[in-house]
Amino acid sequence: MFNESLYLKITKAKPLPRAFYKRKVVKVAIDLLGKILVRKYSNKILSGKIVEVEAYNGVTDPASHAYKGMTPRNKVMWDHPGKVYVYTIYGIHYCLNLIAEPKGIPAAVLIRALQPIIGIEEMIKNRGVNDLTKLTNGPAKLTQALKITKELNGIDATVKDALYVVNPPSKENIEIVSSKRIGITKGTNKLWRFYIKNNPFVSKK
DNA sequence: CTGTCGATCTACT
DNA sequence: GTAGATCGACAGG
Repeated sequence: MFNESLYLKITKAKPLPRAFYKRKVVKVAIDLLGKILVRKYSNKILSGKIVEVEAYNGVTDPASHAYKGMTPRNKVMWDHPGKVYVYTIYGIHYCLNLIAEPKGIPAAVLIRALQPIIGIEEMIKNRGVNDLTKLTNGPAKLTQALKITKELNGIDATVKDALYVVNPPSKENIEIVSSKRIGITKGTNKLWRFYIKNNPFVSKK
């Protein structure tokens, strides 16, 4: 049930450095697939593998929150790469993004789905859902499962704090699929949604 | 100040 | 397949 070796590897791993995020947002998005998201709160560790993402480029992309300029909500997108951007959607849900590109260039990667790894019991409790494949297979589901709220907006994911990303404990070959982004009305032509092929924890086909 | 709407999810038909 | 939840962010006046 509980894999101690895996737990130790993940909890001892260092967060990905800022240089990882300081690149083209599409590359960062693709490279985040297969990485491990770690969430810590009140002595609990919750963790999952990133299996689905979307890229948002504030400069050229009408679907991005940053497209029309800086506002109180989106200002973290202009901050250092590796920062965390959390916003409320539809009044009831949160979505998690990681900032990419050099400071001053607004761009973000939306984390759309995880494969649960550590703290599954806690995630089930947070979600009130038993089905593992429905635990974190959507942007607002994973924030609920990992207790990610707007309190985390603006924190730095390159330090080992409440939320960060690490390399997977062992390398595995993954096949990546790109497709149209989901749930947007503008910029729908770009194929900036990426997910791991045949992974059952991806939100949709 | 007011009206509109959203990078979603769940429940119900 | 579709409706309802539920509210903050934002644009416009």
